[in-house]
Amino acid sequence: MKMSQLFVQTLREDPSDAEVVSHKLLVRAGYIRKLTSGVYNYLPLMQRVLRKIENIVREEMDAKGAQELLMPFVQPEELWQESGRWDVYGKELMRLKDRHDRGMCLGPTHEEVITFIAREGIRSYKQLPVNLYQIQSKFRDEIRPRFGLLRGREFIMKDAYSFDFDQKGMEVAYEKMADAYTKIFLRCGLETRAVQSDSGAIGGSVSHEYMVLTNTDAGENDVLYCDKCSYAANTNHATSKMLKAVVDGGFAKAEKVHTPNVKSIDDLAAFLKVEPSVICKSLVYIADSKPVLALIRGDKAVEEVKLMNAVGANEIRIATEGEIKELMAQSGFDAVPGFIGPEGLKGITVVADNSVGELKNFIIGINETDYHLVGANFGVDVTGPCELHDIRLAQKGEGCPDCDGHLLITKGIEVGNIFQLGTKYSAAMGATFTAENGEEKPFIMGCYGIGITRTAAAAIERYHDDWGIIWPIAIAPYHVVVTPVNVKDEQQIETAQKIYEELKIQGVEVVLDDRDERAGVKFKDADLIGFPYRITVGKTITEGLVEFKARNSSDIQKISADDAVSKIVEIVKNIK
RNA sequence: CGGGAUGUAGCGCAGCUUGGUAGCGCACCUCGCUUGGGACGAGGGGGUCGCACGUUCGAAUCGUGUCAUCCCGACCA
Repeated sequence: MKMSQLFVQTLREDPSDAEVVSHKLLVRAGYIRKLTSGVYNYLPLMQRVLRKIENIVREEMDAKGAQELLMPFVQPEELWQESGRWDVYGKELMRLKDRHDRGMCLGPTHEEVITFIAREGIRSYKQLPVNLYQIQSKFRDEIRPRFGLLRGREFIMKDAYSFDFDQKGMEVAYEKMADAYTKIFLRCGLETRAVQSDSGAIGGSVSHEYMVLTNTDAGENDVLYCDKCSYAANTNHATSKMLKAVVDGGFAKAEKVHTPNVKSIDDLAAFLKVEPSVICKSLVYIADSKPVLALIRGDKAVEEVKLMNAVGANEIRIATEGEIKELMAQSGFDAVPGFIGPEGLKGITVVADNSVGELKNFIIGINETDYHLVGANFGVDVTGPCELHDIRLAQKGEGCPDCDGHLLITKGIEVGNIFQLGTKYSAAMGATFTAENGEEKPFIMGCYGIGITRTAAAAIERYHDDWGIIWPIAIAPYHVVVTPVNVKDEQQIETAQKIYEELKIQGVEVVLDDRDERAGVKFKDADLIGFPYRITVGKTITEGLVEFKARNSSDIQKISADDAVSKIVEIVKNIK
């Protein structure tokens, strides 16, 4: 491709609406342009990058025996009614009506459609296992699209779905995908960590997220990982061994204590001269519009996602002061937040964190403003029904749950995600097969996603410098740019052209910068766009020498034109 | 949806307080000159100032409304 023909417009300045480096560089270097919020045009350079990533994904998926298909982007409401997600999915699901007033939606994911396909096509266990995937645009009407391609509303995703006749088979499929994912990201030049995660609205039990660990704002997920073993988990899911703490308040008897205007845990601990860990903190949440009282040790925090899962809700938020007041009134109290406790409360689910179970002679609110109970004990002073769950936010420095290491925290960009779904969709939608014993059984499913566009953006977050993008060669739009410094110099342009033709013949993806521009402009553009290699044909051509430079290094080698060609050919041959 | 901000040429911005012929840099076109890290000179094209209503002799500027975009939070590949 000649640079003079390539459809690309580079910008000198960062676009005003871009915040993170991948977004800025993709726009500046002419890869993408915004069409509307969270929706981007992928220009020719971008399309080449996406194709490269997609092809790596295809090769690794096919290697695991998965088969590519393509499902519709628009889906009928009925299917979502069958799975139950029409009501659950929320506003991210872009709903529309066709001319006959039938409900439709833009596909945010394809569990419903694939289950429909399996229900129609798979009758017998003999047809299993099957793994089907597609690479396609998805649409999720995100509350707040941001960060360019990292969180668009429309994005390209590879989604795969496995079908098995038993749990064991599904676990094998899951492991295969896990293996494929590690390879895919590695081939894209990205080291990832498989972290345990919450499975959210998609459902299922076991799931892992593939994270590119980056300590930048662009990493939207907080990841806790062990400094010793391979344990890693999203903070919304992580568990930890707690380090030793005082759990016995040491009070000889239960006693109501006047604590005027002492509302926070820190103030209360200071006021009573005790460790925060012997206080039982009571927090009121609203989960799917129902009130929930969460009890947790005073020195720890509640992880809302865990709490939400514990009560089987889809939405959760902390209660407002007004709601708390109302709740108090219902049970005949009028305490203000800071003095709330479980005892005597009516019409509320009480969930206690496991950590609370160890407490003895502790301190707790009793729904009386300006008073707390010290020396409280379960079964004596706290008598209501109460479920024990892990609802605690694991924190940095705590013990690894799997070994004797400690947890560290970092940010991560989630580029892939694998779930063991089980029968959630197949059972709901009546997708069954005939088992060996003649029984009709629902498929055991798994689903596996990779954000193609997000992977490209993550690669830029990971590999760039002040001048522009530094693509890993496997996903670069072109392998090399040949830059004649002065196109009016016949020897330079002729040599450059020869190198260009030769490389093309050898199957190298090459751009010839044949523009009548000054060298500085060409170099700046080449660095910004991020060609992995550059062959510069300049003054030294009179001695038969050209320059060879890698984008990720400042070294410049002066070599013969022939050597430059064979060097590039060698490099390209070794791309996996 | 809650909190904050911004809409003026393809991009980045000034002008608005104090209403009176719409500006600057980059990009683009022509000519000259230049050719190793975003040169220079001369000339040129391009904007119903987000949209609507109002105030006024007159609105980019003042008022009201509306739409869009971005940032901070809850959602997720």
